[in-house]
Amino acid sequence: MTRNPNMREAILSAAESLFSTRGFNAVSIRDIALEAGANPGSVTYHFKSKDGLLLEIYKRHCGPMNKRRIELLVAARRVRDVQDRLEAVVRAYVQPAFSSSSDLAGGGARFTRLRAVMSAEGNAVVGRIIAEIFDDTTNAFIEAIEQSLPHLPRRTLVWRSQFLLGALYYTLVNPERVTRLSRGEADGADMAEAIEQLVSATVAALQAPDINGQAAAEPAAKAGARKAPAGSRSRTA
Amino acid sequence: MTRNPNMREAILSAAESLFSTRGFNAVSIRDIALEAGANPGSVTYHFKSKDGLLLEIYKRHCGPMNKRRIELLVAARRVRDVQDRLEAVVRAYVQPAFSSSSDLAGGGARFTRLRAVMSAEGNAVVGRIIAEIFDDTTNAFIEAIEQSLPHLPRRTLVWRSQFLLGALYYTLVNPERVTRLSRGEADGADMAEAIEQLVSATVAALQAPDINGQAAAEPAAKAGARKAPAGSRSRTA
DNA sequence: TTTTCTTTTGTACAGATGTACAAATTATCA
DNA sequence: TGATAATTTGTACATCTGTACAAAAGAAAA
Repeated sequence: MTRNPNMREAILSAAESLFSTRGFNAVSIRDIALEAGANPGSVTYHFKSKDGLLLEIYKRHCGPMNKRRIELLVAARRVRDVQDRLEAVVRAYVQPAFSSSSDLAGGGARFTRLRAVMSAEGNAVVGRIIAEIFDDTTNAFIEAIEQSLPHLPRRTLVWRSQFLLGALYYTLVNPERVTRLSRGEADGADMAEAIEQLVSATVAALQAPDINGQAAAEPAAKAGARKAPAGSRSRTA
Repeated sequence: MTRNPNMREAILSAAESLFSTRGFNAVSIRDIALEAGANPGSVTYHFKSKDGLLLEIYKRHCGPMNKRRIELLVAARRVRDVQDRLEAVVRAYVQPAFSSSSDLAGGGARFTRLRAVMSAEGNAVVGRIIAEIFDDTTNAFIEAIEQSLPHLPRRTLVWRSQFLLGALYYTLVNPERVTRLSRGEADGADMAEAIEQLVSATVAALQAPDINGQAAAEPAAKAGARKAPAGSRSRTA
């Protein structure tokens, strides 16, 4: 058989594909080797260990993705209209998670799905990376959102950013659910629609009044001050 | 050692705890037995196999949880005020996922976290259950929401229900992130606050105009018809 | 008590797993 | 070309995995 000139890449890609759908523990090095058309020994040769392979996948994607995010964030911050700016900021966060600008096979969606799965599995190797690499970028976004919605406390924005990331992850992990529940009206794997739906829903969620009974988000949206949530922090009975 | 009169329960509880934090594949039957203070053989005696154990966990929780959801939904549908009704419907969906009314140890949050982890791992055993058991309940909620927001297409409501579930899951899977990013201002493990934040954000998201450039959700919210999302379905550049 | 049923224990086994390593193969460059 | 380095292969090993099953222990009923 002719030798694959980029076996390293093939292994990375195969591992990414398998990890992102089955999780870390359910995939063996032999599975990866088979998928990549490589010998199992070749995997440990290139990446030392299974953990090392996972680490390399992160190293490969984190840089380009967060770089792209910051680029888009800088551009978004320059948008004049308050409403448009907020939307642009959210889009700058979401878009690179779905399609990476880099030419890495599989695009950004596969890597984001992998991150979702790893986070659910509580993967130890990944735990540290997340806090070290991603929190900086996330903070930059929260600050940008804070600028558009200065009346909202940071804690509320953090909660809503949490919901955004959860929605993002779950959409990539379980797109069939959208297709199924919409009875074919929508396709959960349609990334373009996913982005638009996610951005518009998130912008609205961010603009909601604070749970402590604060006025609406922006002067333009005259939703009127609403009462505190009925039965706040107690059962609904 | 004195014999545990409810070893079956102890095993179920231990398995639930371990599966919900480490995932299905990373936990061995021996791990579960150790945690439960049981003999490994005892696990297969009670539940036949590892899959059988997982199945039993689902059987245990699905009924009570969805029963409670439907109870709360029925009550929510009777709320007169449109805004309050929508909020009550969302709360009826969210609340039982956090704290089960049944007296099963660990409450509903642990089981919901388990569901989140299983969904991320793409667990085959669970795959069928989800579609069979949960879709009915979810459809009932979507229809209730449709009634409050009749101008929105079903596909959009499905997308937003997807985001709700994702936000819910991720909050239970990764609460530390909220604590970390808010710099101690908020506690991600505070389920009461999680519910309030999630409900208020979701209600706002549901009321957002449709992505195809439709008017705002309800007459009371005079946000004014907004333009279609800038650069819809294309890159933000 | 004795008998019968239920539960727990301990052991065993076939297969899979991560990893190490020497040998074989292929590429690179003098 | 030949020499050196980089990669791939095949095999081996200790450990862990799910599961089966017989023996032991305990509970329940006679």
